[in-house]
Amino acid sequence: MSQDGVDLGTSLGYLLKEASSVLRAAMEEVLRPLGMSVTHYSCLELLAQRPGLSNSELARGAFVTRQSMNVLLQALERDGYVTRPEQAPVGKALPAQLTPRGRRSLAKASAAVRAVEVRMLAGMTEAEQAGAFRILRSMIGSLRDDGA
Amino acid sequence: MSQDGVDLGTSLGYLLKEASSVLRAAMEEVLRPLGMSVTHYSCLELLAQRPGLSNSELARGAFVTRQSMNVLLQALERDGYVTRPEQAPVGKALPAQLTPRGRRSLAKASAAVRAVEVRMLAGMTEAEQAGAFRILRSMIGSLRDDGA
DNA sequence: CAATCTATGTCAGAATGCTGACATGAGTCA
DNA sequence: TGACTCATGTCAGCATTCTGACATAGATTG
Repeated sequence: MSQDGVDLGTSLGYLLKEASSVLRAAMEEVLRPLGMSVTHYSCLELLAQRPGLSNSELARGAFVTRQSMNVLLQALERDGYVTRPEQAPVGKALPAQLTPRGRRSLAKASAAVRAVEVRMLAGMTEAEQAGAFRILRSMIGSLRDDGA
Repeated sequence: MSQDGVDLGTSLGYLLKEASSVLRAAMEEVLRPLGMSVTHYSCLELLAQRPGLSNSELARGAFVTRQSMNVLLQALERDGYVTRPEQAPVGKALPAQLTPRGRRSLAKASAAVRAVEVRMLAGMTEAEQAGAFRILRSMIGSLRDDGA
């Protein structure tokens, strides 16, 4: 076919998109019964591992804009899963924290998501997983470096 | 930390999401000057390689719902990038075709996207790319098989 | 043959995320 | 010090995608 075209059948980019799409669908499937979206879960997981993250930092970690994360955070705060101080201790960034309720909610979701990840890695050796890790890191680095 | 948790720093699922996010951003960046979204481009590319695909088939190929693809297809048809017969030759599926205008529009986009993919693969050997292909296929298969 | 199932195209409404914009706080630098 | 740059939180409007629903065409099955 075209020399400068993109053969979807052999394109790593296309495959990456497909894998991401399937993973997202699988996560949504197990999170829906818990009344949680992927972004919702990502936010809680990020806060569990790095307490005190600001809205903007959470947004970057969940790969959405800070505006989108702000909408989510306000809902999570209203429903008692997360707390933020009234005033910023420094600058304008408001460090967010999980409440006990947030931690309980996350526990179930985290187990469910872990099961999905285990399923995804089924049939892959340790070495292959390590290779996958390195390769994905390489792709991310290459795209980011020359991005700006 | 938690035994049943998901360590974002070492999670292949998280890394996959990150890679997909960065790739999408890179594609949007090069497609925006052409007035084209990623789904828009995907639709044209699919039609170039597999002429006669129906709306539902295009939706599956671009990883969106058929409703979303229908909205896009109607716009593409209105603007003269794509044609569909009035009546379905068989069943209800309407086979879509690129117009010359659609092909011209695709040519530029395809080259731009290919450049992004080349950039993404920079620094990876042939063997690593083959490994990446196999690994992504494995993940997709594992998630899909046990999905239902 | 009739009933059922599956897949398709399409319409309508809702949810989600994004872009644009503004004010504010902190660091930088001349 | 004062101007500038940058990051942040937040509001408003818009775009895109999704879910739900319906009618229809073909395949399957009893």
